[in-house]
Amino acid sequence: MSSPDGRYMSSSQSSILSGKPTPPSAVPTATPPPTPLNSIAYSTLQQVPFGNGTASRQNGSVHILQQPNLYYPWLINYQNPQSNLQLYPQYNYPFHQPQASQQLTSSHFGNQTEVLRKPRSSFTDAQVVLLEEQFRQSKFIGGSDREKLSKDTGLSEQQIKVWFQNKRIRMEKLKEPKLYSQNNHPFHQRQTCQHQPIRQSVNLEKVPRYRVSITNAQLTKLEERFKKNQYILKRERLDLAKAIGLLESEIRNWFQNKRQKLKKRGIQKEDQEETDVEIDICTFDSFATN
DNA sequence: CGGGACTAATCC
DNA sequence: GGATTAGTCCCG
Repeated sequence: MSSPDGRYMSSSQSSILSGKPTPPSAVPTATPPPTPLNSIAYSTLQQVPFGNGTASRQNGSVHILQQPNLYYPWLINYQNPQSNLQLYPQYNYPFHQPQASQQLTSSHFGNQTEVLRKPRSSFTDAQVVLLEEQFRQSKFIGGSDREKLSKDTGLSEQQIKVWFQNKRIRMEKLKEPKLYSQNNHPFHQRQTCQHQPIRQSVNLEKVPRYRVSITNAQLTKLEERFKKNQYILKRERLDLAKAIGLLESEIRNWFQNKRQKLKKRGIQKEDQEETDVEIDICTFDSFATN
């Protein structure tokens, strides 16, 4: 059910893709998915491939045309542009160096460089079981193994590749020393049952989640640091973790959530302002006609 | 329901 | 491989 983006492109179909902006390799054994819309900005989105059709952008909304296209396979499952096709702002990494292509295109629509992003899907327990099983055999997957796992799970090979990438990194993170704070730390206020993995995806046992409560003293320090710079690199994260008695991961999560919250609130505010303007116009119109 | 944690997907 | 985003989960 939750694997809508699984089946979309057979390796035989990928040969059709030659002559396009980012054609995948012609080698059938290693068929990398097409380069996602990572550096495609608005100007190139005037006609973006969309499943078995083509999406075009007009006056801020995306329209679906009916020409066949196989470039952005996940979109085939999201035929309804209103509900599923979204334009997301381009990433703004702390030390991101914009590519030439991005700089070229970003001026077309002001500074609003936006890209399409695949709607996030969540894998079923059954799918994760198979993925974990394969991961236990080998940390890397490719070739026929990946093809088979794709068939078994109903996930695309791209999704499987990404899952393995993320899984390897998750495993590495688990190996990192945990730097638990000492009990006599001035900021220390730690419950006993924290840092249990929330969901043991290996055996799919749902381990109860324990919430970490960040103390006011810690919050003050975090806010203070966030005001200076919304991004914090690993080195400083470790120092701060030690200084205020949190884990590095807790600080990382806090900064991530904080940025997310800020952005969300900001967007909500913008929307509010826009509707405010509309309301103003409406009231003015009704006033003028009276 | 706010917010800390997890994770699929993206970008380098 | 690592950092990050954004959608989601779920505890208090």
